[in-house]
This record gives sequence, C-alpha cells and structure tokens, in this order.
Amino acid sequence: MPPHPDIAGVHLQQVLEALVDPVRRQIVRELHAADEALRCGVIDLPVSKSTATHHFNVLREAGLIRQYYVGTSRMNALRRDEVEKVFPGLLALVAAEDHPGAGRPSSGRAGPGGTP
Amino acid sequence: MPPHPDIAGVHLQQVLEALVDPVRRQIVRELHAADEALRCGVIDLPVSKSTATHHFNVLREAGLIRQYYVGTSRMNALRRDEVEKVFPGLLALVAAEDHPGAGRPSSGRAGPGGTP
DNA sequence: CCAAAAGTTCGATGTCTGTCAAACTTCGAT
DNA sequence: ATCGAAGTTTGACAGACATCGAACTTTTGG
Repeated sequence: MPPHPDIAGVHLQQVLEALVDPVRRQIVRELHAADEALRCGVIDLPVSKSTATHHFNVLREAGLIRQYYVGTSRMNALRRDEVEKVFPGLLALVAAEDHPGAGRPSSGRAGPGGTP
Repeated sequence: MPPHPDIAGVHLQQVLEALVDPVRRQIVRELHAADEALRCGVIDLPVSKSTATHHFNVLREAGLIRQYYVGTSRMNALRRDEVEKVFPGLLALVAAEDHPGAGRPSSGRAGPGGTP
C-alpha cells in the first residue's frame, strides 16, 4: 500500500539501482513471464522472507511493480506498459537475460551471512 | 591495453553494474554524443583522476568502451554497434537520460571523502 | 636534458546495501 | 476463539564499492 510512484517521475538511476540486483531481476523476469500478478510466496527466491520483502519494496519504489493485498497475500504485478513507455526496451533486456547459475553479481556480491 | 572482452560473452549483470554509477553513465553519454573516441581528460568528471581511471576501466571490462593509447593520452571509444547487438536499446536509454543535477544516486551514494 | 602533461598504481577509508533471525501483525479456516 | 499461513518490521552485521592523495611512469615540448 505504500506509495506507488508515477513512473514518469522516476529517474533512470533508481531503476538501474533496482535492477542491478540479481534477485530483483529474477522477480521481474518471473512476473514478466507470468504476465499476471503473483503472490510473493509463489516466486521461489534464494533469500529469506524478510530479504524478499525488502526486494519487492525496492522494485515498487522504483515504479517497476504494483502491489496490493488479497487476504494476507501481497500480489505483485509488473507495470509493463508504463515502464515500457518511459524506458523502452528495458524490460525486454531483463526478460531475455540468460541467467547463468543464479545470476550472481560479477564480483561475488552476496552479502554477509549468505550461506554460513 | 588490458583485455577487451567479447561483448557477446558479457553478462547483463556486469553491464548493469557498470551503468549503475552516474559517473560512468556520464562517460557513456558523452562518448555517445561525441560519436568518436575521446581522451579521458576531455570529459569533465566530478571525481579525481585516479577515480576516473577506475571508472574507465570498469566500462572497458564490461565491454562498453574500447581503449587505446595515443602518446600519453588514452583514447576511449564507445562500442556502439557491438553493444547494441547484444543489449538492444540499452545505450539509447542511457543516452536519452534526463541527467538531473549530476545524476547522483537516489540514495545519496557518494562514497567517503566525497567533499570534505 | 629538464619539465610539464596525462594517466596509472597503491593503500586507506567511509558509506551503502544485501542478508539474516526473531518478534510481531493480520487474515482465513477450523 | 484459535491456530497457521503470509508478510512485515526491527536490529545487527559484513562485504563491496566509490573516493581520495601521493608517488610513479611515460611521452611530448622547450
């Protein structure tokens, strides 16, 4: 429910910061493929629930996804057309990504506590 | 002179990591606009020379620019067509960027020592 | 030959961001 | 009413990255 920014007002900087994380790109890819809103839990992410919540929030704040509740489930929908209008081709690049392994950052960025 | 990767082998992850930095996008924009190779010094960057060197290296390693020496000057050329072939539309997004202020990261990332 | 110019290398530093665990909230079903 | 499922919130933490200054290399110009 927090604020969904108007994509026209989002800077490329913020969108890139959102998409530079492999986990967040995975989310975008799955939403793109599903072509419909998905529950958070449906997407199998390699991180804890709290971290997942964080990633969804970042995507929302960047104007890439729209979120709304249905019961206790948070639905997530890719803002396809809107994003396409402001950043043409961007989603296609992510959707077409050849996600090797798990799309880990080039310079082994995994954060601490990764998998102790 | 260090290795220039074959762009076809570069992952989207690495390219995004390169382009997420405002300074590096500025470099790409200027090279895009110039449409020819430019000396490092010609591009007026808001960072020290050593930092600039770092940024040019990151861009080269990501396959976005090609570098070669002419005297003591290092020339930098955008690998337009090659990048366009593998990541269509990507350069256009950066080139068309509405660089506000100085394109500082959304979450004030400036690093230490920024402006003491 | 000497000096200036153009970058590079090296080491140090501070901030940011991803990550987790634990406690909490909320809604639906039994 | 109670229990479970689904997420959220709140600290804490560690690793990466951008950044700088100083010293060095190399090439051009006087």
